[in-house]
Amino acid sequence: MAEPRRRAARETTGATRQVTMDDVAREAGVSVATVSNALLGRGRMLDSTRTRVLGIAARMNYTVNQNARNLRTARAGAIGVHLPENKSGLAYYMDFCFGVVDVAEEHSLAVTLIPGGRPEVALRAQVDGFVLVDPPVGDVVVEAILTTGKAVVSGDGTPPGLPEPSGLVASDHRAGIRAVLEHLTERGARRVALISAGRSARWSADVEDAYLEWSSEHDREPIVVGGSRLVDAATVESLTDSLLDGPKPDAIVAVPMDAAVGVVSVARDRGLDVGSELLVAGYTDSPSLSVSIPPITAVDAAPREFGRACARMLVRQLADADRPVPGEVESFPIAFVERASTRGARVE
Amino acid sequence: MAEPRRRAARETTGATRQVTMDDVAREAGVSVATVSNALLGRGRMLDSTRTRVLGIAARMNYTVNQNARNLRTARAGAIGVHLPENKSGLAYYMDFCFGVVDVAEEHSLAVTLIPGGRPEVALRAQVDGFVLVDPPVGDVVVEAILTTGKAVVSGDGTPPGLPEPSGLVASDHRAGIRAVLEHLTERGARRVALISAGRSARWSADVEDAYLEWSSEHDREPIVVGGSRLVDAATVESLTDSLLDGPKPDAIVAVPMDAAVGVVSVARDRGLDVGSELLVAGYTDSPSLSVSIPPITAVDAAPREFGRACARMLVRQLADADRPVPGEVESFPIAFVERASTRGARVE
DNA sequence: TTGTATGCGTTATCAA
DNA sequence: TTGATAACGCATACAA
Repeated sequence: MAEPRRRAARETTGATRQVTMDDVAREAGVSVATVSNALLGRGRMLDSTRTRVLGIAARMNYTVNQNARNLRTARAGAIGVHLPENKSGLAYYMDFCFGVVDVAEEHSLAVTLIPGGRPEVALRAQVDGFVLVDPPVGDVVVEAILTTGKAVVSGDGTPPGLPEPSGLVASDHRAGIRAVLEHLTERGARRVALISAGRSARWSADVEDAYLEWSSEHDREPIVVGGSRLVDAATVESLTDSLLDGPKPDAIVAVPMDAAVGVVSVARDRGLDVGSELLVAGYTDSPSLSVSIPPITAVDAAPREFGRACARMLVRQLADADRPVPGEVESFPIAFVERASTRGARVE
Repeated sequence: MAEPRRRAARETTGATRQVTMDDVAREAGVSVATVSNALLGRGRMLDSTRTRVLGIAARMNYTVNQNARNLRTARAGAIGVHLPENKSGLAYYMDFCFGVVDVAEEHSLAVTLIPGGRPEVALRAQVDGFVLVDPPVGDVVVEAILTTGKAVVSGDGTPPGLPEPSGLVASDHRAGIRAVLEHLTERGARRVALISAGRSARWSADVEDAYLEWSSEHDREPIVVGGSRLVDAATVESLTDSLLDGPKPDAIVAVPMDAAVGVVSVARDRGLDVGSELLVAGYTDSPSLSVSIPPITAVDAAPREFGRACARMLVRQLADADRPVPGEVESFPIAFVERASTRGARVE
């Protein structure tokens, strides 16, 4: 009764109706339950039945209706990703995001971008869990996300004073900056200055701390200027000037995104040969560092792989149902891209 | 019978059950149908009933279960966004993406990122329509998307030889480059060279064409070098050298993303004062242009607003059901950011 | 080993 | 003006 009516209704629209389990079941001469079980690899059934059903489903171009499946299994079928508003880091975060998409896709999960500014959007988002990256102090959306009670995996530490995330994937920024410092030393640098990105994000605080530790370990006088994650040209210029006007460092590590580009400009302007007279390294790699002249050495935070790692942890937690999640922590290694700006060949 | 069982099952898990229409209906003493109608603003009912139901729903923190709604209304409840793989444009595309998210959110639509490389993912994506941006020639995923038969709005033109998208929002790049050229002329430039991004994307071909037109209109000899959207430092360097070694231009417009940074480096290296002796402009704005020294003038393509415009058109098309969509076209204006690299004060 | 039947939360079609 | 009730496509407990 209902059958012909439905058919008729569909026929009128031009859209080709999606193939459903019913269709597959009818074609295969089995019940929907069997189709479902075959597809999910559940239940016991003749191997011949299973392969036959699978074959027919594939041939008919069947795809599961995620909305129906999610409704039935009481899941949202999506994970939310929240990125910092920080304009100058967008390329990095975009890559991160696609890393999340990579593994979400493998698990038939959609990725929903959670915009900044309106916490209520995050609270109502129909997602099974969240992935954060570089959650900034004072971000209201981050706070909302952490109070939902849903699973949250954070790429790098969350601000203090908020509920802990259920998972943490921490880039080893301390190791990253140390690698840069070792490299510079090896290339002849004796006085390495740091243009810091401040302490407002966990990672940049870590970088600063590790720099200070390293300096004292190696009996070097630390030289730190700056302290903001976002810098404009004028700021970079004056910071660099202040460094080069004082007792001149022979290497500068510029942590704020793309700041190293400005440092190089100023140095060259002063007639310094960047790469030999003055070594310059950025921290987080970005396309403009490789396009600068000379190309600038930087740490490669491997954002896409980082996103993958975060998403993998979240997916694992979601699968592990309501097992008491114990603030899982995982460390993520970061690599190093050597370019001409630290080629060295410096002689004292 | 089923009722107590469900309750019991839920109680055992710690998760607080989502409030459903049933709950609201029970609380309000009406039927689910009435709740649904009240929420959707449909059907005729006493205003008093409607406001009462709405109030109760709000108080109970009711949110519609999108999966159930989508299942019932036979929609996917999401729109897919596909971005070019082009690494160096990521910041721009990210912004674009958030523009799409902005308007999707207003319409309770999720945004699904469609990764590159695997067309089958695009074909099976459960989305009601797609938004593309700068679709590159030869992108297999773009091709797949355009052949799904679903609504597709493209931000800037799609490659020839493929099905036309149902909608097109076109940035007026011809006007953009002309604005740059007028500006440079006004600041004293007489010989303006172009480092082109080639013809592989519609927009960059438009830019090149408009430059040539403008040159002939103003009786200027066109000077065009380059032709690739992605450039590394060495390429930029050699292109700039070739320009500055010949009959010297007094202004250079560098179209590939961030290439202007390299141009400035080379010019300064040669002792040229960028901003007076040589004017330099980028095309698409990016953070590294504003951080360069001197900061570089560029066209501001307003990516977020651009994304909004595309998404708005798509949402409109989706609402207009199966009305014959007539390859809608809309023009999108682009703005202009003047910075020190073209300050001028040049005297012949 | 397979099929039947039920419900997930909504919307839509009736009837009241 | 409102209320029962039947789908939507799928997963699953239970019967066969």
